[in-house]
Amino acid sequence: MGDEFYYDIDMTTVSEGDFPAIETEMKKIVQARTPFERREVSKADALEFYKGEPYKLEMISDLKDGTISLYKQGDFTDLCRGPHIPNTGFIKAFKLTKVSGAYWRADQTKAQLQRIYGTAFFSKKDLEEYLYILEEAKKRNHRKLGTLLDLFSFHDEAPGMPFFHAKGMVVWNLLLQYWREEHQAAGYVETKTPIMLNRELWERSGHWENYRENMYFSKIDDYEYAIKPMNCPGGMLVYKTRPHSYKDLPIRAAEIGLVHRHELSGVLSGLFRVRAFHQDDAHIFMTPDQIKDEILGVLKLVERIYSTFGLGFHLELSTRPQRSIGTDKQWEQATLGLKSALAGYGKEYVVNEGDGAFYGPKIDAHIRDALKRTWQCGTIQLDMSLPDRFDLSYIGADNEKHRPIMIHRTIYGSIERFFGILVEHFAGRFPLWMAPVQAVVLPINDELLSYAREVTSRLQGKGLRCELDSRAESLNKKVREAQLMQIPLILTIGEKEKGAGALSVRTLDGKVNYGIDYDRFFEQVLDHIVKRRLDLNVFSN
RNA sequence: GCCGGCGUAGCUCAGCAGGUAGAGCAGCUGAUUCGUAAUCAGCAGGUCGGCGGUUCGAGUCCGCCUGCCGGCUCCA
Repeated sequence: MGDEFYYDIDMTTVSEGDFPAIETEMKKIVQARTPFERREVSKADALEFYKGEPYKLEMISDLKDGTISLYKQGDFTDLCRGPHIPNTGFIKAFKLTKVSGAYWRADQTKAQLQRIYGTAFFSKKDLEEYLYILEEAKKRNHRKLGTLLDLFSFHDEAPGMPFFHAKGMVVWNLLLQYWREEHQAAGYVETKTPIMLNRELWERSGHWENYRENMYFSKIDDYEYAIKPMNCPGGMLVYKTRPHSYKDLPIRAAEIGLVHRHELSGVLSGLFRVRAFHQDDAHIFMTPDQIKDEILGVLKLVERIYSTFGLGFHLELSTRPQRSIGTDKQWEQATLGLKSALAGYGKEYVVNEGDGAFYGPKIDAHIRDALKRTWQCGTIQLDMSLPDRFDLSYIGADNEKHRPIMIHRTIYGSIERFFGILVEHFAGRFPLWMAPVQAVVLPINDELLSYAREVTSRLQGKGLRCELDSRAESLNKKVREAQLMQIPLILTIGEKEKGAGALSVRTLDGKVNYGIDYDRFFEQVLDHIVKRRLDLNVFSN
């Protein structure tokens, strides 16, 4: 798995305090240059060899008949497909990294084993490089930067539910503003549905049966309500408020919906995994022959939006899970629809059998973050069940009632998660267009305060998010703090600037651009913002 | 939910083997008026996550709860 390895052992608990002792022992094994000897045996022989070892026996009996490979190294023989390095001396650098519990065969009902993680390389340099990246990733951690930059916070009073601060909301609103621009251009309309809906609705949608353990409930006037974990049932009700003609389709109805899901306490993780979040949802209602084009349209929108942030992604197709609603035929048709759209898009994708939602197969877009983890953000889920359950219809050219096809889709996925990914992706250094504070004005001394005030309001008048640092601190200190707060345009105001009617602009790459007149400043800055450019030095050309 | 680790001032962290809390930064006040990453001085700031227990005495030991972190599982 990537750069790391792990080994599960059924034993009393291990902690990181035990690592030095284990590593010393590992060092001995490496120094001994013990060879690995591969041996192929029959399944029966393997079962005989490992009698008394229940875990190995279970693994072996699940393997196909035929030869099974064993690797012997000293007095230890392990079951492994291989290949292995010739001897233990080939390991030039290694380190144990973490320890955790892991269920046997990832099954909660089975025994919990001790899983020890480590990493190993053919050279010390490679190991150091790997550890350096881990270190860098720690610095970019969105939880730390969120506190430092005053973007958001978490409180014991609402575990897993983020509080966005004033500066965080600036970024939030810009993300949505951009999103609305793109969606309007792509032919979407926007809707909004309530957070609480009654139990009957969730029974009708199938969530009561399939998703109840993740939902929050409330009782009002003797009626049971659920706080929505998904937006779709509400969207169904909106669709049903009036008859639809085939001429109206496709209807692309977006909704920034606030959903709540009771996730297990142990899985919460900053903005990446929360219990309350906003989805940039949309439900597209269409005729069967529009499936391919509509999905292709979403894929193109995904690509367009991610590229604005300089983010890469890959696609995964997930098929029917064990627990699901709908008929075999519906699933087949739905899965085929997604596959043909993917083929039309032409980009390679991964297939996850049995990983779909309970109401339909899906295509997920995964972004790669600064910690090298991939995060599912965008998702396109074809749903041939809900339209049935809610008896959706449209009138076709034949003047008959037909069932529309529906997809659910997101692009940011969870706005909270996407926000967190962006914080790490940019290391807190947002591009000019989305920076909470775009410019700060630093007067060199108090004599220049009133002029600096004028400059500040002049910039604000042009729509720039600009602040004045009027504190009686040294210029050095104010520059330092502006840099640390990742403010993209740092403007110092001294006699020179006042006299020449020009600006000295320091950008976040540390470069200072002297003598920029106001016309040029506004022209280049506003152009940079409008184009949502990603580069730091606004005046580079 | 499960396994492991944590929880000391707004932030980052000290606090040795139980004797009753400390630093830097931030904040406030005053002085300084400075040309591109920390001017100086003073002041203030903590029921040491919560509850209970052991003890003459608990931030330090034990138990439970809670939250966070890393995994398992799950997932937007």
